[in-house]
Amino acid sequence: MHISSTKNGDLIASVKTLSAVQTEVKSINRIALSVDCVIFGFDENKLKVLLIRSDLKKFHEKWSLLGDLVDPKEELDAAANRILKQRTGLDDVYLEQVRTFGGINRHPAGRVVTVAYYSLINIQHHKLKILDNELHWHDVNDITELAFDHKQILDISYEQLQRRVQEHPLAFSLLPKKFSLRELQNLYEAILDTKMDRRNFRKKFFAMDFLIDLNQMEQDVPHRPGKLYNFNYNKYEKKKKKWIGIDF
Amino acid sequence: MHISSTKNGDLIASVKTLSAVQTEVKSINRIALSVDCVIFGFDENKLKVLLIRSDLKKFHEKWSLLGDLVDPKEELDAAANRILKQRTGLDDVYLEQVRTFGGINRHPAGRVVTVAYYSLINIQHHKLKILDNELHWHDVNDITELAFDHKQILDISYEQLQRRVQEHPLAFSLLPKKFSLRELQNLYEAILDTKMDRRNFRKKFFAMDFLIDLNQMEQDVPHRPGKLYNFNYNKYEKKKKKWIGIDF
DNA sequence: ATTTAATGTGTAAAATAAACACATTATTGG
DNA sequence: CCAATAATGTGTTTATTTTACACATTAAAT
Repeated sequence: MHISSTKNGDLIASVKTLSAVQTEVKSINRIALSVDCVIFGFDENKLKVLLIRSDLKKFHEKWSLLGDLVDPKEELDAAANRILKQRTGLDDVYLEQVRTFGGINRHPAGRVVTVAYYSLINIQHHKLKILDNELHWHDVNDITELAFDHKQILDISYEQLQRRVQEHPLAFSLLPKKFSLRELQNLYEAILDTKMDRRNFRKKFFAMDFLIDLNQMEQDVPHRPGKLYNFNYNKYEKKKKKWIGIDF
Repeated sequence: MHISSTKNGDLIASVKTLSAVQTEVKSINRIALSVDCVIFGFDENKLKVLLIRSDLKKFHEKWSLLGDLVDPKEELDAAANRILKQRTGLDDVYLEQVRTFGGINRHPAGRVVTVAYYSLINIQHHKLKILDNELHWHDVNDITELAFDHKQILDISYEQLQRRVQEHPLAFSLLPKKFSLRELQNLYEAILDTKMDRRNFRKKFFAMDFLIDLNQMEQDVPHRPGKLYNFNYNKYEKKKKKWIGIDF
């Protein structure tokens, strides 16, 4: 016995049927599912995204996100991690689902629904992996178009990154383990596309308690070197605000 | 010619193949896709969610979200809207994707990846539709378990609602067109599960410019009636903050 | 030794959030 | 009709957070 979705029929029936019997979904109702990864990096004080060249004729010379089909026996997160591992060689990577894009004609190969993830990696840590010139780190703010609906996916992922980075200490994944406050500020300025006051920025981060002063200095900088810090995630605890601000 | 995903193989190959040729994805790589709707309502000063009784043996007596399979020719948003229309009779409803849940064993019928949506509706507007006692409005805070992974979906949707409601004026969808400030505050207190100061709350909302004083009073209340207001979405414009707050 | 280009630091003003109390109004019940 | 009740409606003060702003210090380069 098979289960079918009833697009215009009675929902109760189909829900009950789907729930009621432990059986397979009809093949005709299945859809190709892919994962696309928006891999952010940070280099030369710019926020970058890792893209692969599309050689599809229709998208000639366009770049696209890194994606692959999800295996029916594979977790979604596992699929995203697999792509990251294959692409960057990195295993322990900040990874977060953005949302799912399901436009009917978004992919020329037919109906392919894709789950977007973004991840934050330190470019230095896998620099050697990109020998392939099909892959390239692009400045996020220079990208005007991509293959398929990937520009839209990038835009929404970038917006989500900007929001999340202000609420959670994720951005540190983009930096080397030891970093100066200037590097940290450059990172935030790149992500949020804004300039900040240095004194206020430092005040803010010192007030939080998870920057560890390493008592080391930057090396090989052509000016007075800054102190180096470490990020200690263990010290981070989400604040609980008394007043729930309503702000729109 | 078909395209296959190569779970452990070379990603470049599979991506290129998927991009390169306009052809169908192999049937074996397709996955059942469903949409589950977390339909929020507001009644008796409580935040409610609309649930359907699951009659699956394994989930005997458990409640579940309203969902259905996505038709391969159907947009994701369209599928969610279809469920809402069938369930509540309402067409113009606030609807937002939450995220996708793809656990391998989340559904007893096999691999079913589900895209969660939440929506906000005014319970009064479709009260007559729920004659079916398979459907019931539950207090969100009373729910301890649901069928499948629906409790997790509910929790994450609820968290997203709480976040969004503080940044965008969505909550008005849950109220009648005319409402008093007390009703508005009760709503926010229910959603955010907190108590607020009445004077500060009023100050906050009057400072924004989209509450229209209707010069009407509440009727049939057993106390001094409050003024009635209207929400004017047109007057809402997202503020642009100078300083990008980093707050975690 | 001088120049250069950055780091490092404190304070005051402005804006926002939070705490707080009393008079007013319509309804209800005696 | 009058008193009691239960809500609405309103302003000010304090605390906290955000913002703006300037000068001395340090190491490297010349």
